[in-house]
Amino acid sequence: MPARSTGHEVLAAVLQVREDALQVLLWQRGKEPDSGRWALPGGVLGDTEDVEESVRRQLAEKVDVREVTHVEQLGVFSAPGRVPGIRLVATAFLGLVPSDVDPAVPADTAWFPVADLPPTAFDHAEIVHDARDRLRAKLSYTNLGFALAPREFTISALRELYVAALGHPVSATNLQRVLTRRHVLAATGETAPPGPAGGRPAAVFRFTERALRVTDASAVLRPPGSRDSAGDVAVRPVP
Amino acid sequence: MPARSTGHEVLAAVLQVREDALQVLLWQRGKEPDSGRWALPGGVLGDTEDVEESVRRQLAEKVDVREVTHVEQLGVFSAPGRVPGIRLVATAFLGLVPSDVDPAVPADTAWFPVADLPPTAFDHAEIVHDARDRLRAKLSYTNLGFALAPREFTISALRELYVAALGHPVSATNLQRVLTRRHVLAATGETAPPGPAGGRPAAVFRFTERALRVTDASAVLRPPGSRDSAGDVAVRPVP
DNA sequence: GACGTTTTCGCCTGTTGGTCGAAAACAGGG
DNA sequence: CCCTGTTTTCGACCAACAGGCGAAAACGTC
Repeated sequence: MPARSTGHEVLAAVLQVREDALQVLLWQRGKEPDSGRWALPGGVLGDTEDVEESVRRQLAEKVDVREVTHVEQLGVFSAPGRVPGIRLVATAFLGLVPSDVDPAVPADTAWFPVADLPPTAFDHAEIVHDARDRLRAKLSYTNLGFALAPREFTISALRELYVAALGHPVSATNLQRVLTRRHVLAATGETAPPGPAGGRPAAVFRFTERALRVTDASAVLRPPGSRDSAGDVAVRPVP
Repeated sequence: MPARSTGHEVLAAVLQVREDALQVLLWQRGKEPDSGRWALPGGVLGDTEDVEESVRRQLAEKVDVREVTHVEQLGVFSAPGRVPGIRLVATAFLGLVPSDVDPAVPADTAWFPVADLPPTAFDHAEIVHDARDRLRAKLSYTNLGFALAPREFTISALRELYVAALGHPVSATNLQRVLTRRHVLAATGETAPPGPAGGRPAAVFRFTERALRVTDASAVLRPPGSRDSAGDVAVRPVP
């Protein structure tokens, strides 16, 4: 059963927390099919690039988002009728943008809350929801939060990011303790000025170097003797 | 940059624990390129199927493995030169076979330990190692073990499966307690006869119904009040 | 200086996973 | 028939961890 002309495209669900909501970058199609509907950025895979290079190129071309801090493969979408007329297989990606940047985007491009999408083209709504689910799963058992956060931040700001991305309340106490025990958070020593109503100045934190590598560190059934393998971080004894 | 004739194939890394070692199913290529080298089963994506259907079809055609209990997407391999001569994008899958079956395979097909592969074709060795890593990661934070185990088994037999798959020692005590606390393991009430050297008869266990769905249940930073959400399992009070 | 606000820190609790050792249940040999 | 060796099972203990709560700290405003 030989396939005749199976095209391949790459698509990116770029997520960012904006205005306390998880949002996705979409552009409005101007041509048929699905003209007027909103689609994920992407395009056809080139001859001299792999899918990862391709999605980075397409993002840099079609929309101006060089601030994407994390890109990972979501999966392949290949239902025969997913795009009418032609056979087109898509490799979908999840992209993350820190909350403190506001990339310049073309006129036909806009951000939409993941929970309230406009009419979408093809199977792109399904891809967006897969991206959201992947993000939520990985936020809890990896250090992926760094890709959504600015370089420096307060605990309460980070908490709001997690709340928006996860969709459920998060305790600031636990968040700080969990992340510091994993040695992925470090205080910079500086403090942020309090808000208009006063209050104690918040300590400013930063993700540590080793946190920038996404590590699946919360594995259960570890090899014996690997407890608290903090890696390069020295555990200082209490004086 | 339009692509000219990007072909698409699916490949399956089918893993099984045999003779206390994690092994993978490979077949020996008879034609160039890479004639004589060992390759993953798979083939070209058909016009009327998606990649998941395709990999199941190819497995049923090329090798007789209908006993595959779990199939999941690994990722896309798309380096421009991964197959010499043509542009071929591959969607790789991870397949798992329980340890108690021995599928009939064609003459050119054989099992090899993942840790000691023969000369492999193209980038297939990389795919096999990705499959092994995925399995190891998921074994610890999901209930994926059921896909490697027979329908009924003793704890020590299950322990040997985990040791072979994970590559490091596993405590039988912990394994039983961890899995029973997750309500994925249940005793059948029967016992297996002891070995030639005697010993206490081992209790026979079975995976529960809800364990057959792979659930990412070990998430940290859970929503509040979701502790011990055992789902459909009733927690009986101690009398 | 009193009050409200926000952040931070310490304490307590329940759960989990790792380790160890004793007890249970069997086969075989003296 | 008891004793020993073997294998499994179970309970106890410990360390680590996440969740929850409330007090204390550090600010602004009135």
